[in-house]
Amino acid sequence: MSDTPKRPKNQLKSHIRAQNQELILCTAERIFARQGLAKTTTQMIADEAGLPKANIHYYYRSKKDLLEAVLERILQLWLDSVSQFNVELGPCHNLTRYISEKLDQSRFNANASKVFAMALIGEEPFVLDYLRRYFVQELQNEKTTINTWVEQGLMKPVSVEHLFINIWAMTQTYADFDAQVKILLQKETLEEEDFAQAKQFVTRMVLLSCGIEEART
Amino acid sequence: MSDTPKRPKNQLKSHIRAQNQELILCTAERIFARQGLAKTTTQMIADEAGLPKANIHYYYRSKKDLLEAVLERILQLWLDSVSQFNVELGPCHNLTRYISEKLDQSRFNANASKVFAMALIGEEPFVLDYLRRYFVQELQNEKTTINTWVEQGLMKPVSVEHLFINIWAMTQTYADFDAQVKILLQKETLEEEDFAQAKQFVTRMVLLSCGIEEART
DNA sequence: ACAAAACTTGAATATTTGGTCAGAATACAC
DNA sequence: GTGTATTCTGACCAAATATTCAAGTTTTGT
Repeated sequence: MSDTPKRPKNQLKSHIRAQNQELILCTAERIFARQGLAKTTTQMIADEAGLPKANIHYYYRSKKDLLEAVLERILQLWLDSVSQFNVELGPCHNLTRYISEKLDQSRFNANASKVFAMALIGEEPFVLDYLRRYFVQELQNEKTTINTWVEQGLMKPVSVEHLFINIWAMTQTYADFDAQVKILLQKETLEEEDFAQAKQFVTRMVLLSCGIEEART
Repeated sequence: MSDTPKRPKNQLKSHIRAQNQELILCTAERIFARQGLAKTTTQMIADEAGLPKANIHYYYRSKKDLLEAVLERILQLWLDSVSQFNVELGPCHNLTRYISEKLDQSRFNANASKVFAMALIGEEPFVLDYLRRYFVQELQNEKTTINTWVEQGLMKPVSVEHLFINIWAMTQTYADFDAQVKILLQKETLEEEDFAQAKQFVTRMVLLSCGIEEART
């Protein structure tokens, strides 16, 4: 585990180390998303990062270490990037913003989203542990908030678990399965416009199912 | 392409051949789902099928051939197993049944569903070609039917593409990402009851978004 | 300026894995 | 029962790939 050379505790990673690790992680994420987790070779990552292969192994002892580093980065991003619910602003505003942010996140981190999806389907223990540790709590918070709104009569009672399972399914499908989406929409690439429509569509479904009047924006 | 030994044209595959191919395909599907497409080795398949590795290669020239055979099987299943829309029965009945069938299909063919998902994320050309050839037409049919219903005032106008993209996303998420679902629902295994709730939840969302009154069943 | 720590890298090694093959075993048609 | 077609299988091979290493180079602290 101590692949980090020892150094004074208060000192951060060296400039070079931080920079190279960042380069390697970004490159690896991109290639993992393109090629799948197992099909990706360290050589590909090395080539695309412009480093010799041995240098990759200097920073990440093994391919497994590297994959876990990539996954950790992604999971952190997932947890951090979407803002918490704000009870006072009510369900309509919060859900609309949540869906919008989730869709943007998937869109702008499509590689990360795909790697996450593949790891999840493959039931990578690392990812499952992470979900157990952090996401369950996250969902609890949201559950509490939503129950407050229900008690205040701001929305109908719904199964919060199923609500979020489906919000995640819908918001990630446009990134994870973009190949399918492109074929069905008969487009070469997905444009701003397509994501705007998706946003509107998903938001409408969710708000209606919660018995919330749609806000005109 | 002629990995089939020559035989009289009117004769079907030998009993042995059919049986072994079935065994290999089922085993391969299961392992592909568990391990991912690239991480799966022919040795694993051989071991789990109880055959020597060379025997796998007797029936499937290469690993690619085997994967394609597995995928073809899955895609055929996907196309066949869900009944077509019946215009006369109206949107409520049809959509309810469609969602129910899709969810059952994912549930009872979870391995197939996962392999399909992985191939799609990995943008396997074989799968994309198949989608282009058959699914686009499929969607066209459904689009026509739905437009008829809209004209008859039986439902609100919706983007059929986005509607189906999201129905597929929701109905498959319970099979593809069952590990995640289990963690969030805090269950060891997903029961009949969970799928019933999912069915109800998704159906409600879809019907409401189409402006259809929910049928009491 | 010096030494120690950190970094780089070409080459070598060990392992995994898809694929081949030739001959043995079995099923099948007559 | 005999001969042919089919199936089975252990042993082997070649290519791909992760990982190691040791000798260099650069950076950093003092």
